[in-house]
Amino acid sequence: MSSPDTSAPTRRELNKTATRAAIVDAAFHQLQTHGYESLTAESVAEAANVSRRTFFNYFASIEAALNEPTKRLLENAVAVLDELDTDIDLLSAAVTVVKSLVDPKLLEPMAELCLHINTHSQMARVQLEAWENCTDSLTELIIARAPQGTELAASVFAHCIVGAGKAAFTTWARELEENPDPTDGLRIDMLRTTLADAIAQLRDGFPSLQQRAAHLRKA
Amino acid sequence: MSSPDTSAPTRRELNKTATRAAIVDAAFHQLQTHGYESLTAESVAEAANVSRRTFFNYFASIEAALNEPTKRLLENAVAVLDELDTDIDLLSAAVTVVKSLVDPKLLEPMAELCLHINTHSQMARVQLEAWENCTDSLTELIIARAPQGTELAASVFAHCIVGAGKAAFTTWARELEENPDPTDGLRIDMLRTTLADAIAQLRDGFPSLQQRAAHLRKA
DNA sequence: TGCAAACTTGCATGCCGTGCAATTTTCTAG
DNA sequence: CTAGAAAATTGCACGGCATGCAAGTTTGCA
Repeated sequence: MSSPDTSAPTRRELNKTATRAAIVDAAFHQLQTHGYESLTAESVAEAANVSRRTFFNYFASIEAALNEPTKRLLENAVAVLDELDTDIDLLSAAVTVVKSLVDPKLLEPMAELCLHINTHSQMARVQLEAWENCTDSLTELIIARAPQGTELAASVFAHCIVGAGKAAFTTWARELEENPDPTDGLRIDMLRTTLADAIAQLRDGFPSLQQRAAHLRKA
Repeated sequence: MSSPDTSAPTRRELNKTATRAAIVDAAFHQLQTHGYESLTAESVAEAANVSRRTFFNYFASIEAALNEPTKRLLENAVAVLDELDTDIDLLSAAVTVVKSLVDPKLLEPMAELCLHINTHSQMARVQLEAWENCTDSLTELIIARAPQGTELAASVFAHCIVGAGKAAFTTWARELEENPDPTDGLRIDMLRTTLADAIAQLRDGFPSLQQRAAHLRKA
């Protein structure tokens, strides 16, 4: 829909993206080496060779910096979905997106984050916001393609798709936590599988859970 | 499942809940009269006749205080669902919950909040956290009833149900914003209807959006 | 009635997030 | 290549947040 500036590697832009990346890297490095509690705008800025004030010119908070990869990944997903032709249904499109989506450069930090999120809800909030923005974008995308006073349906649908993604990430992260063996490559394969499974749950009407619950009436 | 202290109106408990309520009321009153920007731990505490320090003994932030009703309402919903017999399927149960659920005392502030959330993302975050906690509880509830290595399915399902609820609230709030006429009673009826519709979308496999998108291939 | 436990309060501290003005870096035109 | 414009970085200051701690004050219980 929008052509994202195919060529503009002016010096200024390069410096800005470099600085931005440096801050994010510094934040993650410190997170891994010294833990979440140690994170300070001051310390991260210093590690990124920037002043504290400049840090805040780029990010409104430490959490925002840590969630940059997540934000990018989710925005990217919606963008890819937006590019796809309108003549395939959304769930199929979602599958396509998932397959193409997963950039290790963004997933690594995302995984790292998930390990800390359970213990520090502060961090979780900004990430929740990223998922929420994703849902909003998706809702608009759906409404734009089927605009007939079906706003509620569109919103529910969007929530389900994004919810499936979130569920997949959550489950994936939990499995990783219990079983931190696998190599990076395998991790990503696991995630892809989990994401595909989650979307399949949506496509199949609804999980076997329903029937099971019904059948399960006390013997 | 858990018996929530049927009788314990000791003086201390009463005082604490009174103080807690006073803080929440003070926060909402100031929100309506002077706007979000004016909210300060200091000012809210003063309005509730408590010291600033005591405010922080009850809530970790202004946002947490403002989200108390939301939190209560969602936790209440899950609790009601938990009480229901296992031999009805979850979507039917959800409908039941929705019908019984909606306590005006909690909904009023929730509606008020929704009007401010769009303009102040700070506030949205804590509310997102409340929804997320709701999803987690629901996931555990589902897993407990159908425990067979279907954690992912359970999580997806929970996300969908809660997502439908969130979608309903969002849509409802948006409609209210465009059209702030109705009386309080009507508002709640609208919400009930919207919630029921949202859940119906889930039950009906999936919204007509899918077929529509497929049929809609460029003529 | 008196003591222990629970609750409140003030104080102090470190960090956050932002407006502002000065400084440095990058771009552009001549 | 250079001078000035535009953009980015920096330091400073300020108000507010959130929490530990060490008093005070209220409530419960024997």
